[in-house]
Amino acid sequence: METTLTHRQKKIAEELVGVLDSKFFKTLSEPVRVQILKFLMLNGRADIGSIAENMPQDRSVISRHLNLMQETGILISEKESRHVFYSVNGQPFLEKLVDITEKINKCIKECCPDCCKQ
Amino acid sequence: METTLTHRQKKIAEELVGVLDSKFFKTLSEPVRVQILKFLMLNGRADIGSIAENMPQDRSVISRHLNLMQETGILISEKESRHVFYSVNGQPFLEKLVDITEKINKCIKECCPDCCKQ
DNA sequence: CTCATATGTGCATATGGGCGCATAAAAACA
DNA sequence: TGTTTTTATGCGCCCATATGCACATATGAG
Repeated sequence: METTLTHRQKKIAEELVGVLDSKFFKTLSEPVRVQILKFLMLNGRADIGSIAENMPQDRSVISRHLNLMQETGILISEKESRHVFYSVNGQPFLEKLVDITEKINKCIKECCPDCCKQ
Repeated sequence: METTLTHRQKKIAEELVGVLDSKFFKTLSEPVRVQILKFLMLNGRADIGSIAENMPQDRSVISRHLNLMQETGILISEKESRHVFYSVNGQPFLEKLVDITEKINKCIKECCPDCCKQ
């Protein structure tokens, strides 16, 4: 134990932990929400009613899932008269994943290069 | 609704759903497990006792977290006499994230290009 | 104003999972 | 064989969250 860690390594690991925020992963860990994501990817912008029609769950349940996904930044919501339309927040969503991937890569390469040697 | 979807688009969306497996995200959505990941990134291979010493949780709790992370493919476990050593399964872990990122990208570009136009 | 439509919210319930204690199991050692 | 060390597991507790119902709210139509 007590291997000497440089400030740089500690900083990189901290950055990784910072980007690995629980809420983002928790949002994607629910199968229903993945199905909603798939639906919006294929059908584009849609309101809550239309989305709920294609899911076995109650409208209110879908409404809550959509709200959560919007809070996480995966979806965008736009209110128009009585309807609330949701759509995939494409670019930011993608950038978030790229960021995570890059930080994991950096951390593996600079903190524990042995990780890849098996 | 009922926009005409090509077989190609449906296939791409299916592939996305396939790679977006809940267990992987659920594993990363627990702060304790992220801390374990950080520890192993910084300190390299370690046995359960050593890891648990650096966490507030009980040894048994850490043991279960480690087992789960190994099942998900994020860690590797190697039994040596009485000890069980864990280490980050670097390359596969990284590849999994790259795969997810690429499939999200592909899906956005080919299924709902409008997603990025806001 | 009244009604229909779309969504939000409070509540009860069920399930899942994190947690730690106590104990079992496995393996090295005397 | 008995003891110590390290890990695994059964159990109960507790909290978070997914779910659906009932109802409240909001907005447009007649």
